[in-house]
Amino acid sequence: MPASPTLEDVARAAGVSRATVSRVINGIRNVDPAIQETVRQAIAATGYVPNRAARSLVTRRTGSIALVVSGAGEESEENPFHSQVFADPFFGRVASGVVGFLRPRGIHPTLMFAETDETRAQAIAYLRQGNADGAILVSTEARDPLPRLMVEASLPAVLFARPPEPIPISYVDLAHRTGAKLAADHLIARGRRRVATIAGPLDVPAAQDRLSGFRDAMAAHGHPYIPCAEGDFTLASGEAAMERLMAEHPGIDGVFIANDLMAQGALPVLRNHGRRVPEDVAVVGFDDSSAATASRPLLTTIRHPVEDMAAEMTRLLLAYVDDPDRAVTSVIFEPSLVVRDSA
Amino acid sequence: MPASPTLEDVARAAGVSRATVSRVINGIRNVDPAIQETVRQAIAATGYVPNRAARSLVTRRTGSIALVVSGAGEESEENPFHSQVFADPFFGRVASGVVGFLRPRGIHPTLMFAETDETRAQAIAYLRQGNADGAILVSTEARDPLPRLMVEASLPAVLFARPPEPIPISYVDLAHRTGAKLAADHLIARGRRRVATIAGPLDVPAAQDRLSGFRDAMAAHGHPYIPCAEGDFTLASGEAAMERLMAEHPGIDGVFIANDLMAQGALPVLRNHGRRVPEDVAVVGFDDSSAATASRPLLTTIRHPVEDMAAEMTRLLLAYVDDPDRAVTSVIFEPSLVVRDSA
DNA sequence: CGGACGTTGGAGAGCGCTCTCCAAGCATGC
DNA sequence: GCATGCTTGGAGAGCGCTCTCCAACGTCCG
Repeated sequence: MPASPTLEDVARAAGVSRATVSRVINGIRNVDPAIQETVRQAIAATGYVPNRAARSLVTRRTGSIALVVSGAGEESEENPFHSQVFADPFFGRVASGVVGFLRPRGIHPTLMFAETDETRAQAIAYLRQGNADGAILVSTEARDPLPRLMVEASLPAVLFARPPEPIPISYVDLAHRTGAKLAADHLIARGRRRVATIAGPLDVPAAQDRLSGFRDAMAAHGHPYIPCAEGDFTLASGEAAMERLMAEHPGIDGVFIANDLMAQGALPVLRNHGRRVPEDVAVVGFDDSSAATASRPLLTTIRHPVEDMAAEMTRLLLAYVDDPDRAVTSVIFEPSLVVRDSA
Repeated sequence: MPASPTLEDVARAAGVSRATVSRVINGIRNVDPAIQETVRQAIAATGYVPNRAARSLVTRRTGSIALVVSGAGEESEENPFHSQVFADPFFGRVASGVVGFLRPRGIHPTLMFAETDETRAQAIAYLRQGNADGAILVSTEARDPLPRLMVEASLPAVLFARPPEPIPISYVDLAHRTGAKLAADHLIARGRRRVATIAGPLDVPAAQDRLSGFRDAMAAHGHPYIPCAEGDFTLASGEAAMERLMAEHPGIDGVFIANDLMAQGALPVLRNHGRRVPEDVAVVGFDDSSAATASRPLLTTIRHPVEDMAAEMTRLLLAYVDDPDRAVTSVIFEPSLVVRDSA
């Protein structure tokens, strides 16, 4: 790399002082328009690019943020944690929302993974080193210690989904119970009366809410007993859960499945058992992820505006970075019903 | 954020000079073991974390690298470029490979997108600012100008897949023609004689190679004419291509599909036309991506070791950063056949 | 026992930038 | 005509770190 021109070089070329060039670049205070123009030409002529390290050394800001994925860490040599994360369309949607918000602002996120105590400590140290001004946190397991660690280190952070125990940290979440109610109402409206559900892992709050919300709504419709099979949000677990449901309750005519990926796994199982979807069994998924449109028939599902939520998290985080004393807030998004072919 | 302790603070606490503490931290030169121990205790006591900006200001190294996704840019408000990228499991595999290699080394990649001339210029400027020491480049379109721009700016970079025109840049690629031959040999071995193919977008070299490699191999088996429908590597395009194939060549008994995602789209089409897979029509995909195991039946496919290739790219890049005068190299990986249920 | 040499720690000069002073220049008001 | 206040540019002090010198202190051999 050839030696880059510095502020000094630009100042010399423009015949002004370093300070003036700096003022022009940062648009601070009044600089005579004629001089401004001279400086701008000098910048173009020298091909000057400000050095980030020098700048952030004095401003104590990096102008970048971290996207931290923190999780359970049942990781193996051949199937490391990050590969599981990338396989799930959920993470891609979060990343997309974050990037969408950050890009127009010229900032690029740093991708981090933390799934063991050691890597969590590393992540905190990395942030404290000043590699990023704050972090977007996405936990894949319920009781992830990272949010608390962030708070303790007083690092600006925003969480996806409400933490199981209340801690003073901002988060963004979905009204899962409302979503589950939309699914229940739709199944009832479609005339279904023998309805079952496939739940997500019940240690995660979102899965609990979707199950209890669905059961409560069905009870309100006069159906107090709803059979349930538990999965873990993966395609294979949806397949297995559907098999169990078919074995134990062959007469069902509708099923609410706590995420689209499990629903995608469940659909072929229904077909293999000779059930037509939606004629014999209506299926409602959750999330409106890419799995919903990759399924055949197309999944009727509950829209989870993950991208918008991720963008909102990013907005909150930047506001925090700007003003660290800002009050902690949470934003709850409303789900909606997306009717396609499966119900 | 409370004022962080500096080297000076640690030095004072340990009763030595800044230089000595720096030497202990960077493990440079001989420092008396007793003093080393004292310094280490002082670091622990003060909770010292080195400031990255200050360090990289003097070393002219950031210790981080960028993962740049560069592409076509048919982007719309509701479906921005990055969302398309994240929807494809391919990118996730690259990211996973990069992260897998980088993480044990304590370095975290910065995620960047560039799909217009403007954002490409921004990306170059960002790198020149010293935000990253080099870049892993993944292009989603054939004639992406970014690799050339990187070379011109003499920024260390490694490319995924051979560029259409030769430029002096290191890259990692797959022997696509060999993979296509494996598919052809397998279909023949399974007794298929009326074989068709669904190709990828023919402006990308990999898609060309897979098609020509397949045709050449089939010709060698005495089948010079192979019907072909072109897709664009998306699930929906695979579905449409399969429909066309069924309409024009209803008698086929085998099909080689240039990636798993299109194959995932094609399978339900075959079923809707009353064809059993693999009994009536054998299907071979390509990539061995998550789509291969999400399909029913499970896809027989050609393994594309994307994660290993991404790790190799990262290894090459770090070697480059270490020694910028290193000669440009390319590494070609060999594919293998993965037999599952579809053929 | 003195000089050559190896080892180890300290001093201090920056890296490139921002930002606080300060001074100069000028308009304004009494 | 002079004090006052405002605008505008420059000087220079760091930000926290690395790394080159250099000095101090042994050690060893002739």
